[in-house]
Amino acid sequence: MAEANITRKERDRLLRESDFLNAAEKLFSERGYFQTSMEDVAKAAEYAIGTIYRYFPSKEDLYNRMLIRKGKAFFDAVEDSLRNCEGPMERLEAIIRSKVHFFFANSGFVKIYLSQINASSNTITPPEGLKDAHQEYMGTIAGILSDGMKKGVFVKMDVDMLVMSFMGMTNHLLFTAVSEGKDLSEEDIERFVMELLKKGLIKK
Amino acid sequence: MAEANITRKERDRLLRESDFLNAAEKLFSERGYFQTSMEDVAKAAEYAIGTIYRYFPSKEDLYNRMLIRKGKAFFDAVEDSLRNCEGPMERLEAIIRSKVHFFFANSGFVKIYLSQINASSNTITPPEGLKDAHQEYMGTIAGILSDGMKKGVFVKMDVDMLVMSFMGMTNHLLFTAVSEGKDLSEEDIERFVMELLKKGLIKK
Amino acid sequence: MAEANITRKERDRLLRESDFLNAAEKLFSERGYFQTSMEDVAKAAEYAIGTIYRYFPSKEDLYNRMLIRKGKAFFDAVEDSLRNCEGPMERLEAIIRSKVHFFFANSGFVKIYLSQINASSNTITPPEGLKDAHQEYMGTIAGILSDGMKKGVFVKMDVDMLVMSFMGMTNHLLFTAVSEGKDLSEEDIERFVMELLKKGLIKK
Amino acid sequence: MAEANITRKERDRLLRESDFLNAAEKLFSERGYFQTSMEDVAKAAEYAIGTIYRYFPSKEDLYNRMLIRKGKAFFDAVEDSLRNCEGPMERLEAIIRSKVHFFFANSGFVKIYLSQINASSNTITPPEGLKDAHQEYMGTIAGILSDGMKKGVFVKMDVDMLVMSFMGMTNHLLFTAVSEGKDLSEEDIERFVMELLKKGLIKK
DNA sequence: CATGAATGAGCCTTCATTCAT
DNA sequence: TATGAATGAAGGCTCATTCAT
Repeated sequence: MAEANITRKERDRLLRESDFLNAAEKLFSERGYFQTSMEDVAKAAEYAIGTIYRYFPSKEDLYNRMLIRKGKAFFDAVEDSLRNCEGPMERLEAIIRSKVHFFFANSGFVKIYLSQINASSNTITPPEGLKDAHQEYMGTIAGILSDGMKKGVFVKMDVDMLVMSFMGMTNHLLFTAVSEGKDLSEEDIERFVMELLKKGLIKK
Repeated sequence: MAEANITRKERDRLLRESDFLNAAEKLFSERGYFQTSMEDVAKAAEYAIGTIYRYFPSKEDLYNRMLIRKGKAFFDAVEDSLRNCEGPMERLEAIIRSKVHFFFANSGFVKIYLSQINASSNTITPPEGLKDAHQEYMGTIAGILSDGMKKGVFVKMDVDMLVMSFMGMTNHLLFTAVSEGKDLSEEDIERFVMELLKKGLIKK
Repeated sequence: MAEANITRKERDRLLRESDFLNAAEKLFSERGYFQTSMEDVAKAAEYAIGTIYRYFPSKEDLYNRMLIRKGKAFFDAVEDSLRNCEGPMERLEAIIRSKVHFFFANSGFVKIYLSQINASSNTITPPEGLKDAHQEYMGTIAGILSDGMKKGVFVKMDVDMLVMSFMGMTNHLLFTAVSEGKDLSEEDIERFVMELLKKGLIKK
Repeated sequence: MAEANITRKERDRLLRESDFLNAAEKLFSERGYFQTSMEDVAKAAEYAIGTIYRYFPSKEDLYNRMLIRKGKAFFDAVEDSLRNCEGPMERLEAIIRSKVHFFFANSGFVKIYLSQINASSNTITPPEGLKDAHQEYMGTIAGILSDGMKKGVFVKMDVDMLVMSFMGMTNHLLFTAVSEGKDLSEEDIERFVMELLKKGLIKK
C-alpha cells in the first residue's frame, strides 16, 4: 500500500512534468526560446506560473530537459533501428528510415533540434549530455560509412565531410517537408535520399 | 552646390548605416538576436544609443536590413558567378564555388543565414524581400538542375528535393567549416561536393 | 476519559507548537525574518508546510508567538531572580545576573530580541503584548534605580536615560559575547558591568 | 567649455545619485531593507523604475552605497572632531559630541546603522569597506581609552568590553532619543553620558 | 488531522524606444 | 543631427497561503 502510494505520487509527478514538457516543446518550437515566456508555458499546460517552478528550477532547465527527453528518444530510436542490421547498406538505410520516421512523428522537435545544431547563438547553450549524445550519433554514422568503404560497398571519401553532408541534407529535407506545406511522405524522402546516394547527381 | 551637399550628406548617411550594419552583423551572429541589445550594437558601432534610431526605426528593422544587405550581396555574387557560364555543369560549379567563397568570406553571416533558413522560430520573421530573393536563388538552382537533366548531363530526379538536399548539404558543411574549428579550405569543400555529386556514395 | 483524551490532544498540540517555535527561533535568529521561508521552518521542524498553518495562522503570527514565548521566559526569569532580593544593590545585581544568564543560555534569541528593540524597521511590528512586557521590564529596572537613589545607594541621575544606558550597554556586550567569537564568560560580563557602574570610567 | 560640459554632466549624475540615495535612506530606515521595493525608492525619488538601475546595478548595491555614504560621513565627522584634541578627556568628549551630533542630524541613518551593528541577520551582508571603517572607529575609541588609562585619567578596565559598553550605551540612548518621541536634546545626552562615566552609578 | 501540490501577487531586473538638450 | 537620460512594459522567479486528498 505504501509502495502503491509512492508509485502513484511519482507517476503523478511524471505526468505533470510531461504536461510541462509537452507544452514547452510546442511553444518553444513554434516561437523559439526567447519569445516564449514561462507564463506562456504554464498557461499552455493549464497551470499557474508558480507550479512550473516546482518541477523545473528555471526556464533554461525546462528547455534542456525538453531537449534531452526528445533527444534521448531520438537516439534510442536510431539505436533500436540498428539492432539486427548487419551490413553497411542495411545500417545506412536504417539510419535514414529511423530519422525520417522520428522527424515526421515529432515535427515540433525538428526546429528546435536544428536550431541547436545549426545556429546555436540564437538559443541557449545546450546541456553537455545532449551534445555528447549527438557526437555519438555522428560517430555511429561515421562508423557505418567507413565500414562500408572498407568493405567496398561505399565510395571512398572524406568521412567527416560525408557525415556533415548527410546530416545537412536530411535535416534540411525533413525540415522543409515537416514545417512547410510540402506534401512529401516519409517514403518519398527515404527513397530520394537513397537514390541520390546511389546514383549521385552527375552522369558519367 | 545643393546637389553636392546632398550627396555628401547621403554619403555620410550611408557610412553611418554601414557602421551600424557591420556592428549588428558581428553581434547578432555571435550572440543571436535576442541576446544582443541595441545598446550593444550602438556601443560596438561607437555611437550613442539614440543615434541608431535615426537610421533604423526599430531593432527588427536593423536586423532585417542587415540581413537584406548581406543577402543581396550573396545573391549578387551568385549571379555574377553565373555570368559567362553556359553549360549546366559549369553553372553548377559556379553556384557551388560562389557560395563556398561567399560563406568563407562572411563567416558571421552564415549563422544568421542558417537560423533564418532552418529554424526561423528562434529569430524574428524575416523580411519578405529576402524570402523572395531566396526563392529566386533556389529557383535559379532548380533551373540549372532541370536544364542539366533535360540535357542529359544530370540524373533525373525530383528537382525540389534535390535543391533542398543541395542546400542542406552545402549549408551544413560550410557552417561546420566556418564556425567550428574544422580545418577545411574552400577548395576542400568544393572538391568534396562535386565529388559526392559525381560519384554518389554507393558503388554500383 | 473524554477529559484525558482532550488533555493528551492538548499536550500533543503544545508539543507540535513547540517544535515549530523552536525551529522558527533557530532559523529566524540565524537568517532573519525575511530570509527565512515558511517552508524552511516546516522542514526544520520536520513537518509538511501545510501543518504549520494548523498551528499558526500566518508567518507573522509564528514570529510573534516565538517572540512572546521567549520574551515571557525572559521576563519570568528576571522576576524570579528578583524574588527574595531586598536592597537596590542586590536587586540590580540580580537584574544583571539573570539577563546575562538568560542571554547566554538563549543565544539565538539575542539577535531577534535586539532587532526588535533597536531596529524594528527591519522586521515586522512586534506584538503589543511583548512591548508591554518590555515596558514593564524597563519599569522594574527604573524602579530599582530610583529606589536606590532615594535610599542614597545610587548616584542621582535621570532615571530614564540611565535605564536606556544600562539596556544598551548590556545588550551590546551580550550580543558581542554571544554572537561573535569573543571568549567571554558570564562572570566576566557580570563583573565588568558591576565594576563600571561602581567606579565609573573617569577618575576623580 | 568641454570641461564645463563634463562637469555639468557629472554634477547632474551626482545629483541624481543623491536623489536616489536620499530616497533609499528614508525608506530603508523607515521600513527596512526587505519591506522596501525598488519601485518604492524610484517613486519616492520621483523617477521611473528603470532609471534607478542606470545609477545602481542592484538593490543590494543601492543599499550598500547608501550605507557607505553615510558611514563615511560619520567616520569623517568623528575624525574631524578629534583634530586639535589632545588629552584623553578631550578626545573622549569629542567622540561623544560628534556621535551625538551626527545621529541627531541623521536620524534616519541611526536605525540602519544599528541594524547593521546589532542584528545583521535581518539585512544583507554589509560591504567590507564599511565593516573595516567601523573596526577602525572602534579601534580609535579603544586607543583613546587605553591612552587615558595609561595616563591615569581613566580607571583601568578591560578596554574591549569598555568599548562595547560605550557603543551600546550611546547607540541605545541615541536611538531612543531620535526615533521615539523622547524630548531629549543633544546636550542632555552628552551631559548624561559624561556624568555617568564620571561618577559611575554606585556610590562609594 | 497531516500533507504537499497548486496558486498568483509581487519583486528585481532588462531593454527597446522616446525625447529634451 | 547626435546624444544619452528616462521610461515602463514585460519577464523570470519566490513564497505565503490555500485546499483537495
